[in-house]
Amino acid sequence: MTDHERLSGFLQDHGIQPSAQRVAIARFVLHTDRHPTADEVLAEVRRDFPMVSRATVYNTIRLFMEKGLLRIHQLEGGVAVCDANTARHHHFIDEDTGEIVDVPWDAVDVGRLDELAGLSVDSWMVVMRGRRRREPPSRD
Amino acid sequence: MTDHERLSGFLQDHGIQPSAQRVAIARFVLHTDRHPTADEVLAEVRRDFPMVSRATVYNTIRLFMEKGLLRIHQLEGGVAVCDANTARHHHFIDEDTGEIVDVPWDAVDVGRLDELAGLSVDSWMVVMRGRRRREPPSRD
DNA sequence: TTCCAGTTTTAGACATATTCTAAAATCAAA
DNA sequence: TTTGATTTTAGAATATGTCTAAAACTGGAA
Ligand SMILES: [Mn+2]
Ligand SMILES: [Mn+2]
Ligand SMILES: [Zn+2]
Ligand SMILES: [Zn+2]
Repeated sequence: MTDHERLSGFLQDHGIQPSAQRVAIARFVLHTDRHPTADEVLAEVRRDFPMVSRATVYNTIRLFMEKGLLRIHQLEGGVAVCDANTARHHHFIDEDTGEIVDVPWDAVDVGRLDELAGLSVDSWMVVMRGRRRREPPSRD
Repeated sequence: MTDHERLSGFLQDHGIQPSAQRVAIARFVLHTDRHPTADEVLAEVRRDFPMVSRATVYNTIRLFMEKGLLRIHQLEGGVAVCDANTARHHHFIDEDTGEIVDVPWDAVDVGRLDELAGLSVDSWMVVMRGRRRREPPSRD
């Protein structure tokens, strides 16, 4: 079974009529741990599929979001980014590079959100800022 | 002492040359617990000062930010909002109204940010989403 | 006071991100 | 094959924010 066939079936399983454009976009945006902007998706998809239009990329990203295949965040800079990680998690933003890094849900403790008077909290996320740290050399 | 004189001195104390426009913008944006967008600031300031320009509002908001009088957040919807609360705090977004509500720093526990491998966290904020809850009637 | 150099404001152009429109292309089903 | 619905497309439109260069203003020096 080809990669295209597998992705095609995956889209169908989620109620999305597959098309060549949608499969090409899915291949890039649903299998990355980066957080690409629509323009980055467009540029990447055009490498293999040069005639794809900007409108299709925006339409398809929104469709994938509506079908629950990705999330869209506005974390900074007036640009929306796609997030293929649909499980709950937190985000770290490298202030030098702008890179957005996923932080596992269980790696951070958040408490007492149920005690906020007058606010019914349905979901939450910790947004951290800082710099990536060089790992200290491991002495195995 | 008039309100204008007080604000004027406040701006001077922070290294900002006061002008009629800057005082009018400061009056609205530095004394609110809402989180207005630049366009909301423009509309509000124009009620008293109809000839103020959009460029001046953007320039002044940025100047106030550079001088530490407010912060700017990108919380959702591709619009930047002004935050006159410069102390550390968290944010709750009402998903029905879009309203942004400040949550005191000490009302939420956040832990283990220092244990994230490879990430040096300088600052963080919890972004919560949900609905405002009607207060239950207090039986005093 | 008047003058002047620096600062501030302004309208509008420009830039960027996203959505909308309406026609063309494609597709699925009969 | 026909056909009606869906999808894609180029480009226009909209939304948010920045830049430019000229005009207006300001605070001291003369
Ligand atoms: Mn804040
Ligand atoms: Mn935008
Ligand atoms: Zn993520
Ligand atoms: Zn706030």
